[in-house]
Amino acid sequence: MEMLPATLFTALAHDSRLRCLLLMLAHKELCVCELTYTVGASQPHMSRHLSHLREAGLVLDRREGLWIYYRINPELPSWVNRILHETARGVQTIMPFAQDPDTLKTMPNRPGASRCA
Amino acid sequence: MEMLPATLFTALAHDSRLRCLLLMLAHKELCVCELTYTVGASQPHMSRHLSHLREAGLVLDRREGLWIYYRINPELPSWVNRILHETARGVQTIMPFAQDPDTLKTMPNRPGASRCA
DNA sequence: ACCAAATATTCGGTCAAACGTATATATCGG
DNA sequence: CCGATATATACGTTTGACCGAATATTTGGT
Repeated sequence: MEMLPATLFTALAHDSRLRCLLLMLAHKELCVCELTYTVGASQPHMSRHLSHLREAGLVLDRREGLWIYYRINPELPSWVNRILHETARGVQTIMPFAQDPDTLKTMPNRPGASRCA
Repeated sequence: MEMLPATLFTALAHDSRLRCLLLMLAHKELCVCELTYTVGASQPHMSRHLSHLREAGLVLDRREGLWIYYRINPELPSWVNRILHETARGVQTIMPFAQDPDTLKTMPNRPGASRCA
C-alpha cells in the first residue's frame, strides 16, 4: 500500500483527527458516537474529520445496524504504523490526548461490547 | 522542551519542509542555498518554509558570513526525533525524497566543507 | 561608501481547510 | 409506512496556507 507523507501528516495535523486515530489504536474499533463523546465535538464535526481519515486511507469503516465502526486500516505501511505508535507514546502526557482514554471509559450506554443505547 | 502534535505534523505536512528536515537529519547542517538547490525551489519559497520550521521550533539557524546554516534543533523531545527517523526510513523509496541525497551531491560550489561559492 | 551575493520579508492574490447550521440518508422498531 | 436514532453530506462563510513577484536586510569585498 502506498502512503504519501503529505497525506499522512496532513491527516495527523488536526487534533480531532489525531485523537480519533490514537483512540482507535488503543481499541480495536470504535463507533462514531464513542469518538464524538470522547473528543467532545459536534456530530457533523466528527463525521467530517472521520471522512477525511477514510479518504486518506488511514481508517476503514464497517456498519453494524445503526452504528458505524471505525478502525485503523490494517494494511498501512509499517513505517506509518510505527509513527502512529511513537506518536501515541509521545503525547501520553499532553492534553487533551492524555485524558481521552479515561473520558471514553466514562461514556454511558456504549454500543458494542457493553450492549447498547 | 514542549512540542504540540499539531505544530509538528503541520510542519511535516508540506513536502518542501519535510525534504529539508530529512536532509538536515542526514547532514549535520546545511545552508539555505544547498536546500534551495536540492529541493529545486525559488529562494523566497525556501526561505518562507525554513522560517516556518524555525518558528515551529524544529530547527535552529546559525549565520556564518553570508550563509545561514540550518540544523535540527538538538533539544527536540525524543519522540519527535523517533518520528523523524521513522519518516526518513519510510520515505526512502518515495519520490522526491529518495532522490534528494543524490541531488545534493551534484551541487557545484557548495559552501562549508568544500570551501565555497 | 558602494556594490554584489545570500537570505529574509512583504504584498496581493488564490485556493483549500475548517466551521456551524441545516438537511439528507440509512437502519431499526412498531 | 412512520417515527426515531445514528451518521453523512451540502451550504455558505471565514480563516489560514501557499504562491510568485517585488523589495528589504545583512554581510563581505573593493
